[in-house]
Amino acid sequence: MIFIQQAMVQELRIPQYKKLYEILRKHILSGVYEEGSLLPSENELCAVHNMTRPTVRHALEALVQDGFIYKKQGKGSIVQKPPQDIGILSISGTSSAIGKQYLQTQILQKPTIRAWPTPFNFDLSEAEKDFGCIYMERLRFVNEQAVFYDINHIPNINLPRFTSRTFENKSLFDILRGHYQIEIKGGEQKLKAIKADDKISQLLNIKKGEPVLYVERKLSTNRDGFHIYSTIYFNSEKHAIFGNF
Amino acid sequence: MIFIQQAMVQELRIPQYKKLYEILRKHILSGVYEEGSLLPSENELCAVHNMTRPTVRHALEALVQDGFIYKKQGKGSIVQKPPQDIGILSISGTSSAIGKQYLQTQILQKPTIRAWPTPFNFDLSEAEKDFGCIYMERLRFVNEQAVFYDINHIPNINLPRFTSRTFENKSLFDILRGHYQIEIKGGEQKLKAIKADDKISQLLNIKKGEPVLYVERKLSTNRDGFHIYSTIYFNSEKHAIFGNF
DNA sequence: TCATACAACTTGTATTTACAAGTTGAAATT
DNA sequence: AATTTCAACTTGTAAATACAAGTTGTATGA
Repeated sequence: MIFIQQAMVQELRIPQYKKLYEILRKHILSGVYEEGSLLPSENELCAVHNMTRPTVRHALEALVQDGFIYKKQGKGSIVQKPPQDIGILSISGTSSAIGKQYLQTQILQKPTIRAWPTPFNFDLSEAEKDFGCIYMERLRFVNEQAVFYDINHIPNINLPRFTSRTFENKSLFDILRGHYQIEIKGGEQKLKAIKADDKISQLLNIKKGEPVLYVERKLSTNRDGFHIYSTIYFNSEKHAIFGNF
Repeated sequence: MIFIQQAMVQELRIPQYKKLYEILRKHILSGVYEEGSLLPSENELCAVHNMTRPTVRHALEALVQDGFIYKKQGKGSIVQKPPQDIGILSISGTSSAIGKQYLQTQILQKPTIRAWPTPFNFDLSEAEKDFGCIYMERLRFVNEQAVFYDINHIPNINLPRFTSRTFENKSLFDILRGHYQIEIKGGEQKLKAIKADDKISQLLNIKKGEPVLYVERKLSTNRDGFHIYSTIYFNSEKHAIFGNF
């Protein structure tokens, strides 16, 4: 009985505004609400979901914050093109448009449990230090050209079955969100332009010494003290890294 | 009399939560509230400023959004290090810390009114096309080394006396905010690593062909259809571009 | 002395109500 | 027919209130 109660409590403890946020988010991503179209008005959402306006507005504020909609006084909430990725991550082609069909991911190193590297580019929280980390490397292709090499360190805290999941066609963030309720809240990053060394030039198939975009990132999440650390090498010969903020 | 009324209305039409936001922002920036310390509790702010909690919370939400504070349930609102700049802009030294005293700005081209360049890297709104643009070039130094060359295009819409202002030691954004109530709301940017050509290598005092970080930015503001366009060349030999989001 | 319980804070969520302000299209007027 | 006015929407701001949930220091208990 206690277990059932806990489950019930956990069900009920999800705030109503969050539930509405998730519903609307899902419908925007799945195309129920098309880009540029209007969401139901706040009063309509109140009636349909049996909430009051401040609660509905709380959900809409979160959607605005995350870039799914923007609002116009007197008009309504307008659906935006879903945000590519948080911070600076998307790839934009300089010559031709990039559809998802042209994007491929190759896992160079499947997620494995390791100790944290020493030295490490970022400061780790105590909890992160105590547990090990999960390490993975990926190489991304656009039109069969390597453009994106990323090295990721994720603290191995309460991530059951993580190393045995398949990442081939799924976003790392989608897996963290879907299976572990981990959401990216923000982060910091350092960017430099460097010369490709032997390893990088080989991976990205460019000449040694060619300019490469180098990014170090630390992403913070809704889990306190749980961060995602990434190092990225980007071949910007034919593409650019694109970011909204 | 009508003029006075309009002025009064304009005074009164500033929402209360916005007024509180401005007060707290000013106090955080001026150091009245130190980094890491607690802001007065919501109820205290209610009492002091004669508002209700939802209004106070609205102001605090804006401060959280802009990175001035973060909140912790049961504890309070904690003051953060004021955000450097929006998106990706700050310079972080790789060897030594950078204080403002080591930062210098040289105006290569004082703000002048021009026509928009054709072709232009970004799409312009109708209002922007009709009016001309204000053009300016700057070179930024850290420890007397050139690291940052930026070219800016700003639509010449309702910016009286802009070209005669002094920019030497003031941020462009501070001037837009202080004199014209223009605030940066967001934006998009493209990043590449490129080789320095003759002009860039000379400006940034590096060898021709060395990698340089190249950024194209379009910032949106609280004025509808008013954007700030920048092109940036960054010498990342000894420094990195740093961004919080 | 040490651990526990609790009271008094803090922020988080939610309801209800009211009016202001921007947008839009239809009806009334010119 | 063209313009103006206005009513009926929309979102924005704000009050007053209530309870839930997390934090912290104190007082009570062993």
